Amino acid sequence: MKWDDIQDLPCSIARALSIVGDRWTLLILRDCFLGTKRFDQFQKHIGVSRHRLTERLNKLVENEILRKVAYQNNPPRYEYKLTRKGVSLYPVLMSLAKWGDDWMSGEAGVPVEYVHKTCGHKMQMNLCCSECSEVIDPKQVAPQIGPGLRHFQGVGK
Amino acid sequence: MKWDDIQDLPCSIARALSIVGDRWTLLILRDCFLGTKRFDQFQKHIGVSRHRLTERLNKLVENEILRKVAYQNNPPRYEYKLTRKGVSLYPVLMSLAKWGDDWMSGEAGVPVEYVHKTCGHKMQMNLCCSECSEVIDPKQVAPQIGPGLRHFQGVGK
DNA sequence: AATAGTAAGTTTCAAAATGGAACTTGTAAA
DNA sequence: TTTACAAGTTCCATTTTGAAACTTACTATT
Repeated sequence: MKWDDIQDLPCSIARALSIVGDRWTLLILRDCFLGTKRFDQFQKHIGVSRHRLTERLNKLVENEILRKVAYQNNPPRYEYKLTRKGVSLYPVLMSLAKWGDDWMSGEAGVPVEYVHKTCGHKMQMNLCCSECSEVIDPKQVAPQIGPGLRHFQGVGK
Repeated sequence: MKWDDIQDLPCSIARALSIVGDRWTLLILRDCFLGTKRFDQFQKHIGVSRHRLTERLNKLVENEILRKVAYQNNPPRYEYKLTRKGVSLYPVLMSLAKWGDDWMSGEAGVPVEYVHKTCGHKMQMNLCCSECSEVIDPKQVAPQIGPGLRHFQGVGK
């Protein structure tokens, strides 16, 4: 299977990965959440080649995860800013960060800590149930076929 | 920068991506959470080439995300099972799934729904504060330099 | 006026990663 | 004896990537 085909699978994880599932895109988005907006800044922070960066930024703009906004006209220069769709990737980034914190920090400790302004505490990110607010244990979640998959099965054969 | 170099960055997201940030690994792990354990099953479900699958599974075993367990001796055959480190990638997968559900499902609806056995409701996964349990708004989180990054800065120069 | 600097790319090309198909090994079933 | 199954391995053409140099349009410095 070619990479471009996975966006057509009836799986939300595959669909998400078809946009953000490459070597650099999530690092670009990390930088966005830390406030980076300009081409050269991304390039310095991330170390991705300019060619690749151009391509990834364009793909993110095409998919409405970033918006390209002019900040001057002569010569024309643009900033890349997260859209609402882009901001909603925050849990993906923070889940990766927490896993890295938990399993790959070594003796030096975590690189970055987080303070929740709302409550004032140093915090970690937990995955919780939208209905009962409890922290999720994977064994306590039962996946079941949804409307999108039923529809696909009907189309497939 | 080469891909193999990003695991050395003082960033938990980069470190996590150095293991799971390629085209196929997160799809393999999705299958693990849905109960897949055997080579050929992964291959059929995911459509990755056998060569690639071998390599990715080995990498996951090396990094103690999967464990290779013999289920018969003649001929020797193995199953791949999630370790505790592997299970703790659940929030990453589910965050991706929720984003895909929210932004890429189209008219047919979500492919998979989830029921929280604990409370019995059809649920969604939210990111919550470990201290006050509120659902996280990205703007209400302040990242700050942690011990790992201070240590790295000291080492760097 | 000439030179250097800044920002955001584009071009080029060798090196690395990938996909697909065929092949291998050891065993059991028809 | 042939076929099937499971878990790979081998081979090779195609695709993707990284690195460095080049481009364009301006601004600031000497």
